[in-house]
Amino acid sequence: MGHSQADKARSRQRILATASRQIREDGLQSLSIARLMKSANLTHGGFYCHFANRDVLVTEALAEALRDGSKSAHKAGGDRSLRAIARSYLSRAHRDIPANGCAIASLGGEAARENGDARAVMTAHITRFFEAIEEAVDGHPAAHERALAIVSMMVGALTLSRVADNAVLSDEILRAARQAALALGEPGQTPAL
Amino acid sequence: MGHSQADKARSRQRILATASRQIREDGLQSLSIARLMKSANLTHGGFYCHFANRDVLVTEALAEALRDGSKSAHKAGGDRSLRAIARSYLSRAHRDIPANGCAIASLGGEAARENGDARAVMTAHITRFFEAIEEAVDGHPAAHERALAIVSMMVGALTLSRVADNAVLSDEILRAARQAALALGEPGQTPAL
DNA sequence: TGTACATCAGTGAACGCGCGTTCACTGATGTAC
DNA sequence: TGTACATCAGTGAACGCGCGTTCACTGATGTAC
Repeated sequence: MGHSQADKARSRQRILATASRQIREDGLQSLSIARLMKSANLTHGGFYCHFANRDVLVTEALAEALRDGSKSAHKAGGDRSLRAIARSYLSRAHRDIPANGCAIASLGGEAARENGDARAVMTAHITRFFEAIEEAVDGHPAAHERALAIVSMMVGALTLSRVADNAVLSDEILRAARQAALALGEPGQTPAL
Repeated sequence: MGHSQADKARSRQRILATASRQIREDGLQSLSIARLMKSANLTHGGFYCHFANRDVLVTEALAEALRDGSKSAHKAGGDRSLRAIARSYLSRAHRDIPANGCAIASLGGEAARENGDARAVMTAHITRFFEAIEEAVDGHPAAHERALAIVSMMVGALTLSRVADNAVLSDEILRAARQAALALGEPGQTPAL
């Protein structure tokens, strides 16, 4: 039962990493301090050595989840093209393992109901996602608007593909969104925008 | 304290209508039987005259919410064009009053975590939404794929616009999605699909 | 380097609370005669 | 039409449970001398 300063920092990080996976898997509301601490190999009382209360934890865990999950949007080894991002984001792997994936898709609905820090944290991450896509379609007319639409579609498609309790439909949604994302990213082909 | 058969049917409908608004406002998990029954002017014990348990209620309330909310997708007086649907669905009014709106957008993330009836009920409604949009872009090449992409974008944009704690960004998302939906619905302009 | 001591991460029992569910009861409904 | 009675929607007290939070305690850490 060591508790050096380094141990404390490691414990805190372990709690946050575990929480960030649990909220993406089960939602913000399902996060229970007792269960979380057990998963992190600690007892529930120790929680308050690291966080003032549950609300603070939820906000920090959400920030951690968003950070961790944003890798899913461009984990394709530095390839920041729209094609690479869409491929990775709208993959079966991403759909099937929400605990490792984008927290905007898994927790957007719940975050919209929060007031305060949690919502601000997610808004900041959404903005960063917009910017990443805007860079990927840079130079095209109305790149900003295109980026907003493409991100909306990717987040919506991932969510709907997870709801669909029918593998064929679920795969169709991902494929259609991948193609439409590329179409929206190719300027000559959608002069209306 | 009358309790004729007609009264019972009216009570049940009142409970469901109240629950369908509460889940869209606060989420599936926040629905509390005691609070719900109070909102419906009844006491908590009476709940079990109408539903076997909380799970059954949640599934039925979700179905009711999806039914009620689908009006938002085409409440524009029978105009089932893509333009009319996108205008109505991606309006500020729809964004600002989730309790009356589309349950796919407000509860999609939570429904994806459910196993069983609730998920099946939402999948069925998503399919109907796809079909409505497919009809609106009917005759165009790849109408089915376009419909999947357009619905994904509308649901995603509404969700993101509700997360955004910044009115300018939130409005931008809605506007960009409205325009992109129309662009995706105009066949000549996206030959790639 | 060795010793005494303050700090504090982590433990686990205890708390009050709201939850879903049960149940004995009430009294209007609606049917049988 | 009038009366006796079974039904059952709705009431409200009670239950066991998991929750977030508190707190007295433990013992390794790390500092002062």
